[in-house]
Amino acid sequence: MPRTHQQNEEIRAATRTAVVQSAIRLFAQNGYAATTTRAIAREAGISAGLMYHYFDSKESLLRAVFDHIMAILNEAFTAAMLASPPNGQTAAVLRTIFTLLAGDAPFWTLFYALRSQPAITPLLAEAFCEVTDQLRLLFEAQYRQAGYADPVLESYVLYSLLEGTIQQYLLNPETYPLAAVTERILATVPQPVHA
Amino acid sequence: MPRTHQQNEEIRAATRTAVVQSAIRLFAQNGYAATTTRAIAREAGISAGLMYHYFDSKESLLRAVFDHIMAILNEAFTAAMLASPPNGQTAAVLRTIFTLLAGDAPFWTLFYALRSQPAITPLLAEAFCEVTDQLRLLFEAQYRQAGYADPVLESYVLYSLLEGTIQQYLLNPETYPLAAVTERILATVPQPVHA
Amino acid sequence: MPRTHQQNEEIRAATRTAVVQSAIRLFAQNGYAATTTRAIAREAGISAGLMYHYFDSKESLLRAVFDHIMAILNEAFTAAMLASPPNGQTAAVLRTIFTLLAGDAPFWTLFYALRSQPAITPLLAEAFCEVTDQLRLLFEAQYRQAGYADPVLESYVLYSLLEGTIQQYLLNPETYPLAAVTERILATVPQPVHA
Amino acid sequence: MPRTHQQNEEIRAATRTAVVQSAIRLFAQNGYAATTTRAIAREAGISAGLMYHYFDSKESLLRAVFDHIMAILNEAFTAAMLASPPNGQTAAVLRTIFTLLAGDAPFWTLFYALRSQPAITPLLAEAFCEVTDQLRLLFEAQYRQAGYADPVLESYVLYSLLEGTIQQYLLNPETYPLAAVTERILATVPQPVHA
DNA sequence: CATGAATGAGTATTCATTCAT
DNA sequence: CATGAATGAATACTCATTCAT
Repeated sequence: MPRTHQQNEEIRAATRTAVVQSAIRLFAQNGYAATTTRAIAREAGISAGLMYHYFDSKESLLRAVFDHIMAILNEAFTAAMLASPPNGQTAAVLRTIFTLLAGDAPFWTLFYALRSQPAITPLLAEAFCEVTDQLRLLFEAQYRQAGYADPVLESYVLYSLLEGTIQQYLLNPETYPLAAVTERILATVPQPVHA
Repeated sequence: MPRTHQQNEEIRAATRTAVVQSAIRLFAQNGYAATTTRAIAREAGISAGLMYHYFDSKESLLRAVFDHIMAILNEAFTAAMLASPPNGQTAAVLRTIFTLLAGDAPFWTLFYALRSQPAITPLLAEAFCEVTDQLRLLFEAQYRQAGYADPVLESYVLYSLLEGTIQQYLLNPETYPLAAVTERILATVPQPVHA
Repeated sequence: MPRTHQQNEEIRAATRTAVVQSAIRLFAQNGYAATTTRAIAREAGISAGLMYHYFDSKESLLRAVFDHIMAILNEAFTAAMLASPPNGQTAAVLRTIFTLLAGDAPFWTLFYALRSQPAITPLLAEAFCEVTDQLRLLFEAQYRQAGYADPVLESYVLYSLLEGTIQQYLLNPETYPLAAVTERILATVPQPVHA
Repeated sequence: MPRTHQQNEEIRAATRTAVVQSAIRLFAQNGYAATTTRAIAREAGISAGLMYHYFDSKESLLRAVFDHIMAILNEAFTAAMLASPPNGQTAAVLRTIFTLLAGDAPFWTLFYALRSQPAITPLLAEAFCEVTDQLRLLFEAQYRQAGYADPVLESYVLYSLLEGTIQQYLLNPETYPLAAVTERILATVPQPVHA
């Protein structure tokens, strides 16, 4: 008795996800170039050949990994923005990021590793910039709304603070005082206005 | 009649330097794993084989690159510290960094790329941490001297700010307002005491 | 539908054997160092890369070759010993060796080439000595049983005779009077006792 | 003040000898293919390039090594033959060989290693056979003179005995009872006739 | 959907040999 | 005579990818 179409779809989805997850872990750990497709397949529990039923190539898998990352980020940010009061979106997004950060270090390690090496796939570079810019523009808007003298500069500074903190944390997750730094940063941003 | 010892030393030093420079550029651009030894040799203007008169292996070349980076950093920092007034070392070091940064982007790109991937050579990880720690401890000491309530926290925050700014700049050297951000950051650190 | 496990095993066994056979021939002909892995692959009818699905390295292939040789020798000797009457084991083993010798010259050429160069793989040296010693001890035991005055010396002499004959034959298989020498040697050893 | 012609000749001869000696040692130890020209040069105390003032190529050095070996053998054999009484030449030559053997193991190791691998330089194979044949023919002549029934067969057997003994000794110079075996062998050959 | 044997181009590395000095 | 920097072809080995089953 052959599998039903739906069963197949479920298997496909599950396998795809497993492969993407393995790829994230290994790319983050060893870098894209140093990670073999066999290692990804092994970690995902499938054969070397099967990967090519799901992804056309190693690079195509990288794209899928990237899309997965973007989807997670977008989802989280959108949710955070919707749930936050006026002028509180900056704080909400920062909290969201720090929460994600503490929950999945490989994810963020990979995010930054990919971003810092545009040579891997030039196509990714643009998309990364977009996320970054979007975030900074949000900061800028809120600083402007809060009446800061130079909201552009403030947004750059806040963004630097955010990035630097993430990277520091990723280097030393055990010893870095993430919670304290988080509160310290949040204290400097425009505060939510409660009705 | 063979070359004199000194002639040989000069040739060796020049070639070694050329190779290290090429390696820095290419490692920064493509990553360590994706850079071929042939590409480095070509860029340095020598044959593939000659590299192995100067470096035992690709990894050994990476070590040399790393040592070169460390030497430059140490030299710059030492000079900056010596030339700065009491309580002005933080500002001096920050200025030094931002100056180096604007002068040699590939250098810093590589520095961060190497640091973010300890899997390449575990031996490097430790040395990187040392530099980082040293810098943060300097910040901490100066904040303490200046009477800040939580100098440790302040030092972490300043360090994050520094790192984040560097990375932002490296992503978009043309558009990033490095000068303005630099001044903005320097305004927040303990100020030099003039007699 | 993938191949069955058994089909795979058969393919693997056949390919492994082909590679080992090719390696024996080429190692014997050109020596270990002068034989390229590509040449072995070509002779075995497979691609250069496939060899590494079967053997971890060239040295590991050498080990496999060695094990193969040892297995053949052990099997032949055991069979010869079991089938021979009391005090006839020396004669039986010698006959076995001379028979194998005439049947597969590359095999023996390699055996001696490997043995004469312990630098290749020190691990092999020990195993070779064991075979040699075992054989000589058998001779010694039989000479003792047959009442010889100095069985140790006799065994050394017989063993020399054996080795020298093999080597002479291998140098000139066409002209060497192997049969006559064999009979001449057998005439000097302790004779089998028939009931 | 330039060197005189004679001084140059002396230097040349000394260097050539040093290189040949180093080559013998290293070829015997690691085999021809696995020995690098640099290693030979280093062992001989000269630079890599200088070797090519003395030998056209690695193979040409091998030829020189071979010629050196042959010269030593010829000299020793000729001396032994001249000094021996009628029908005592076999014994004299055997004694000479066993004496040389105990004195310079690498020399003989190389001799056999080279001979067992004609692929190295087909040109050598012939010359080796000549030595071998000459020796066996001497044995044959003496056995004939001494009235043996089948002097050809006897000569083959004696030659095997000789070769086997040498090889056994080279494998285990410390434990092999060379002296006893030598006497045992000498006892079986035609004896010198004293007037 | 799934396997893993097979391929071949590509990589780091070695080494005989040349040559400017 | 002597050096050692330099070359480039060759080698062991890896790996993304294909394909028969």
